[in-house]
Amino acid sequence: MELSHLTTFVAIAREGHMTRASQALHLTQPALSAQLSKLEEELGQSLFDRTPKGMELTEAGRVFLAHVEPTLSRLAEGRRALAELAGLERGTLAIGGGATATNYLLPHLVARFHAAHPRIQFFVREQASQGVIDAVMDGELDVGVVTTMPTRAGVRPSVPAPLEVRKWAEDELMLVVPTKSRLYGKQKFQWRDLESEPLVLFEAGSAVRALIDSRFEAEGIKPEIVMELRSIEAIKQMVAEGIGAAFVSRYALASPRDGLRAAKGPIRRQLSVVWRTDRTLGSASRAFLDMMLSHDAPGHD
Amino acid sequence: MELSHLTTFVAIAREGHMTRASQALHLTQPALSAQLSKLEEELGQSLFDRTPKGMELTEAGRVFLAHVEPTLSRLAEGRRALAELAGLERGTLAIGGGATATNYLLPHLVARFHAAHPRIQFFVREQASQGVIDAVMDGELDVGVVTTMPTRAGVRPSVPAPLEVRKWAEDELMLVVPTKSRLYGKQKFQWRDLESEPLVLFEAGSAVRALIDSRFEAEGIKPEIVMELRSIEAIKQMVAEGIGAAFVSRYALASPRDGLRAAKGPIRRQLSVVWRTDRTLGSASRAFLDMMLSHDAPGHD
DNA sequence: GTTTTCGATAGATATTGTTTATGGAGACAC
DNA sequence: GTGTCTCCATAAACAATATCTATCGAAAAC
Repeated sequence: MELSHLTTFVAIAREGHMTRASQALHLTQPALSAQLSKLEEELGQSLFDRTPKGMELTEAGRVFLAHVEPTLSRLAEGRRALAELAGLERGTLAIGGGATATNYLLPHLVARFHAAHPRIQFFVREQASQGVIDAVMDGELDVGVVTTMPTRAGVRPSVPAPLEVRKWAEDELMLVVPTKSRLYGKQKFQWRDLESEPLVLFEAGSAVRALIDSRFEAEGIKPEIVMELRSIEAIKQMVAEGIGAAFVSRYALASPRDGLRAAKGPIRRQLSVVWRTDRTLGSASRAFLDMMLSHDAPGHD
Repeated sequence: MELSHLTTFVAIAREGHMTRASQALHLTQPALSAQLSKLEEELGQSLFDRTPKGMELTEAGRVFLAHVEPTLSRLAEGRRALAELAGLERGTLAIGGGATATNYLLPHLVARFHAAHPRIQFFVREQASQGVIDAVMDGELDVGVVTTMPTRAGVRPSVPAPLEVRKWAEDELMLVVPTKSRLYGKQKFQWRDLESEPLVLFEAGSAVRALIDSRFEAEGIKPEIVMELRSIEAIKQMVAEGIGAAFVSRYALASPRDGLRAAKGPIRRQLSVVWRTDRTLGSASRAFLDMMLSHDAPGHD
């Protein structure tokens, strides 16, 4: 039994005439006759009654048809899926996220994806979480990475309905201090240590900054903020220059040794992926998203 | 693309080696190589990475496999369904006939058949002879039971050409009378006895009724018809209520003692089976028909 | 370095499918 | 009836395609 036999069978069933089906298939009538005979022989029963007016399905034929049609359409679906995959040779992919994601987490993934699909064009945009959500809603971004907070009932950030949010990476903010700091070289710090440390922080309005501020408030600390910056690398640079200490994502550290953990009450956050579920993702975006979600999130180390 | 290509593809994916798959399929390795190449060419992308250790599915391969496996199993399901059909494990059987057949003759047979093949679905329909013939012609019924008359040259009722008619049961109409009738308790009756008996008859237009009417005419009798009904059971009920006498099939009598035979010129009829010879009967219908025809027809007692 | 394991390739052969041409059976019109 | 039309089945020639045997090349294992 081969697929050609099945398509022939379906064609005859659909047309009701072998002759007409043969025209539809661009074959001659004897060819169909032979194919059908072969199929019937293999199945051990006739699928059609040959009437003077054409071909009429037998009970067996009806039963078989009911199985063959889904079979063929399932296969067609597979081919379509492959064609879409092949379409990855020409798609575009717009992804946005905060500084941590765009600078430290995405590059590796993007590189891998690029290696697999060299002709996909990437747009990576750094933006604050709310901006990312808006951009995803507006269709400017296919996929976004945003900061979310762990909650008892799982991840439940406030995002518009058509957005799907999926936890992706676990992050913790680490303290980096200048060499001249008395904390330098330690592995942990106490929150009250920060009263005497000038701080270089991510600019107000960002999600990370909100986390830091609220933690300070919770700990009853009044920090001395000497500078606000937007770029993580710039912040690290400032720390290196001795301007002050700073909080950065652990992903931003070359080595875990470079940062201090809070002895108590570390600032944890989650990075989550968001996308619209009510729009069909381009195959490139879909593939990239699948890659992000299927491979172990970078936070599980 | 043919099924063999797909099974080859699945086999290679399952085994992880082309060579091993070729052994499993009882083909040579070059054959598989060629098949796979063809498939990959048709799909426009490679399904496996050729590693020194064997064949490893590409992303496209995984996607395609996820569609091909259900495809093949769906087809296998279809073949199984057909095998079940042939094996009488499944199927449908539509049979129709007049009141006598459907109420008194078929139930026993249907029950027997059902016991042997529990998963066959039955459709039994009560209908007048002409309706049965039409339904069989239209394919609504697989098998029909109709009233036919014995003729000198065997059974030759007026039915369309592609119908085969086979005598099945001999029937005779028996007179049942109310207890108050002066005929009550007798075994025979004369036609002129009926002049003074009110009659409850099967409704006009039916084959039995035609038999009865023509017999009255032949005997020169003018019967007093007080009621016409469609249901044999209802007719018997009316007789029990004393409304009048009635003719019913001998098969409708619990005991032969319950009915009176005509002393002269009894009304005999035959019940015959009809089916289309130019259509393939489903195996269930075929088997049922064989059962009807092979076992002694109920009339030969 | 040698051997083993794996898939790809080439050419011969076998199988299978398709075509052209023809036949036969039922339906339909006259 | 008789001829004609519309079906599908069949036969034989031909074309396409799959498979086989034999061999090669590359990477890994010993």
